[in-house]
Amino acid sequence: MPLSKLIGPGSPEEPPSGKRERRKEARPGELLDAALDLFVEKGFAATRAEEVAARAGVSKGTLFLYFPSKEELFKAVVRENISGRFKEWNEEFETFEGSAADMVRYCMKVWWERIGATRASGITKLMISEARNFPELAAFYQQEAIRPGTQLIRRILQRGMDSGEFRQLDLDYAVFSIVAPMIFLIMMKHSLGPCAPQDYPLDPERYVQSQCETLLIGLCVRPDGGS
Amino acid sequence: MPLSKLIGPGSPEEPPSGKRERRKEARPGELLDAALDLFVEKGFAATRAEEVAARAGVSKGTLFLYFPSKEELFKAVVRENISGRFKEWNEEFETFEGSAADMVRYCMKVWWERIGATRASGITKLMISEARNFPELAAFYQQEAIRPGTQLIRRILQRGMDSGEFRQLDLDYAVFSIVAPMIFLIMMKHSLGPCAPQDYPLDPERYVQSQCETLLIGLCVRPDGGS
Amino acid sequence: MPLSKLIGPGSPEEPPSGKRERRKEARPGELLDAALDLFVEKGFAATRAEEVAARAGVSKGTLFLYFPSKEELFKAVVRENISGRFKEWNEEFETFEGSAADMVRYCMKVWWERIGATRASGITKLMISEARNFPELAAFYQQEAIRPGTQLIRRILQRGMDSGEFRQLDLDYAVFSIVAPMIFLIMMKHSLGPCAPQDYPLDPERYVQSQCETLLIGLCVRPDGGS
Amino acid sequence: MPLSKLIGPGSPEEPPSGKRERRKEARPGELLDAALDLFVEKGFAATRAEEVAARAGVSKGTLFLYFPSKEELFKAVVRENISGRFKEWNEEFETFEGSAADMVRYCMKVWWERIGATRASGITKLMISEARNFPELAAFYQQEAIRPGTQLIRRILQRGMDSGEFRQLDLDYAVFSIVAPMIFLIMMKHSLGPCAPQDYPLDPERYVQSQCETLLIGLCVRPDGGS
DNA sequence: AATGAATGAGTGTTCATTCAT
DNA sequence: TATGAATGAACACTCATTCAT
Repeated sequence: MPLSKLIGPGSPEEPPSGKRERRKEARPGELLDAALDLFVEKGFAATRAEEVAARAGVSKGTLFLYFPSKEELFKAVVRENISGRFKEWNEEFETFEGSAADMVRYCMKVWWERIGATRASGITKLMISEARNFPELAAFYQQEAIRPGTQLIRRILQRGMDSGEFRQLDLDYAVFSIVAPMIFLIMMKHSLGPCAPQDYPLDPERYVQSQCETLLIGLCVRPDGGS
Repeated sequence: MPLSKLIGPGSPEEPPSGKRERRKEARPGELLDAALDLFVEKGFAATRAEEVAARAGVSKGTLFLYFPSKEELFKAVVRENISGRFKEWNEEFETFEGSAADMVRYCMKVWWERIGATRASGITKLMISEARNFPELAAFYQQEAIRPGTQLIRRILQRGMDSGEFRQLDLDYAVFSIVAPMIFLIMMKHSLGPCAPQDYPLDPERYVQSQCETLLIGLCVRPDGGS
Repeated sequence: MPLSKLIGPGSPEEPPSGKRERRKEARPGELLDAALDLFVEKGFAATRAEEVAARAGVSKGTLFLYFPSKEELFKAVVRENISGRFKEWNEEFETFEGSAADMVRYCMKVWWERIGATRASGITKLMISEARNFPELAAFYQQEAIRPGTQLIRRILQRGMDSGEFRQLDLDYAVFSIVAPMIFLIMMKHSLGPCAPQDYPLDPERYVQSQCETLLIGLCVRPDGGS
Repeated sequence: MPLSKLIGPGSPEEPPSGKRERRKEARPGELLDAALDLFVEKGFAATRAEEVAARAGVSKGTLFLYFPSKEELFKAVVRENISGRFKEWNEEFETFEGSAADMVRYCMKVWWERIGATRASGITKLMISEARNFPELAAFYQQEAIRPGTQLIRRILQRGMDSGEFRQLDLDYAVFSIVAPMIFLIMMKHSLGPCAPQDYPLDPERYVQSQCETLLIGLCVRPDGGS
């Protein structure tokens, strides 16, 4: 099965009472949603404010009612979609019961499910594409998303090394063994993938699993020995 | 080492007599150079034609003397920098003497040296960032650069499997074990890297080597056995 | 007089409430008016879009809010001012009571009053000057304005021949006996006339009458009978 | 026959010896020729200097070697093609033997042959189309071409009135009975004619003759009497 | 004299942003 | 609050004109 939309077009959970009120309260979110899609698809510069507004179902003027400028809209899109879930995730891993290898498996699987397969993955594409145009934002992203993620992975690897599961690794480089395949998958999903569908009929789950297994063999002291 | 400098900053054979003439012949190249840098740095839309001209040391009008439009300039930049060197590389690998593992090591090392470390890596960043805005060009890139590269890697892996060095792999997915870390490195070099230098003090050579070794352990039947 | 003011500077029925709104509805018309004047005066290529906007009292951007390009503005100007009034005119002539000579007199007089003396005459000047640059538009003009006009005149002449008033004429050429002096008058009004006022102190009414009378003598079997 | 083809598509009389030299001397003329064609076809503003040069077979730079600016080129084109031949023509008519009606016939026939049918007619089209953009030039044209022409026609008509051939005419208006059909023919030839060939399959000679005869009936005291 | 590469002011067009309604 | 008409700065692209060769 080829890879496809595991995502859904936005979850309108819990609509408030009145119609107007709901829309009013939902406006910023709808705009951010629309903006995320368009920024990911066309980049910041090539996305027109009017198009964002249109896709959100409001007028151009309304957009500027909620965001003082296109640039602020962009920043809001990024900030909104980084949402520090790392505390939560950290706890998840603190209480994780299982081997370090399972943690790596779980980490990559969850990364795909919660980030890669969702609209949130657009942020990764966006930041990597636009980093040079938004250095402050890139720094913010680095600090809020990448650093915590890196720390999480380092802890996992450290744990594996401590427990004797993994061989001695240079963590500064080893983290990228997990990061690179995930980032690559996400970038492809949003750039060349849609342009050359025949060349990327990848099943993301199988991709993740495949990368994961090869990686684990590479990390473990005795890949198939142990037990 | 049978291989040598295939690249080089353009062969300046026979510079024409007059000052004007020499400059004239160099113009397209200078413009493409300047354009590559700027497109990589700021993206297509955010790069101003005049800036490209200025960086090439000419006026705005001169740019349009050589390229009929900004879009054609972009396409020329991409085309110019893809230049199928794959035939050459394929031959290099056909005559390669050594294990499949050495081929993988050599492949990634050379990828970094000839692409990653050079301005050519900008094209990769560019295409991944702008693919959605230039679908035809992305298709061209896919066909001229990615497909040959993928084939080359598939052959290497197949050879390793045939020789019993590597375990049985699903090639459709295994190629990305080599591709992903290289693409990741290149993307970082051109996007987040320059924005958060303190977070990426990576030594590319060590990165490549690290990824390579972990990967090879993951690929080989007996990671620490043969060879 | 069965005929009355068929022309008029547009019916301003029901001006909308707000200032903005009223202006908005009037914009296209104001722009077309300004554009007609300038195109007639300077030609298409030499007329700057900004000048058209300025004359209409709006900014350059507003012009492109209503017309997607300068060329479309030009086409709109022409189309707007051709407005097939020929059905109406044909009816007028069907029910005309009087001699064929009177019809010719009436025809030329009315031509001047309704076209020549009004801004509509600018379109004639414009089309003749710019035909080569707008072949499709010229064809449209030919079909919508010239062909019907020619047909009308042919019918008049035919009627005169049928009634024995006019001598036997080759209609293909005779129509120009009426057309040429009118077109000439209109061209002069818009080109050399304003440049050499001392040479064209012509009273258009007297011009039309003079041409008309000489022409009628030339057309009639026996202009005024014996003597 | 004292008069003969005085005009011709450029008189290359006395080509100098060497090829280069001839071309050198011919350059301005070739440029004026090319410019006339293009100005007539596209108007002043829409004609590009480079195109003129290309049609004349020289480079853009050479054009500005002979004419300091595009505007001066235009003026030169007009001046060159007006060439006061009126003194000559006046003499022709002074010594003309025949009736005033014959003079009118001869005048219109010759007008067509020497102006209308030749490239010189382009100047008429040009001046009428561009008069508003070149008021000084229009004044010059008025003085050098139109006024003498008008005078010539006035004299012819006056002679007819003096001899009793023509009825008493208001000369200020009567001249246009001759001028209008000729100008009309020339304008059509250069504007709508080429755009709607199916609507103008006119035989110019028959047109002139037709207009001429109708006109003469209108002018003469006894249209169907004499002759 | 002739060339054509180079220039840069000028123009059409876009689009983020404002503001009267 | 929401609208969308209006704005004008910005940019791609053109082309008359210059000038080194």
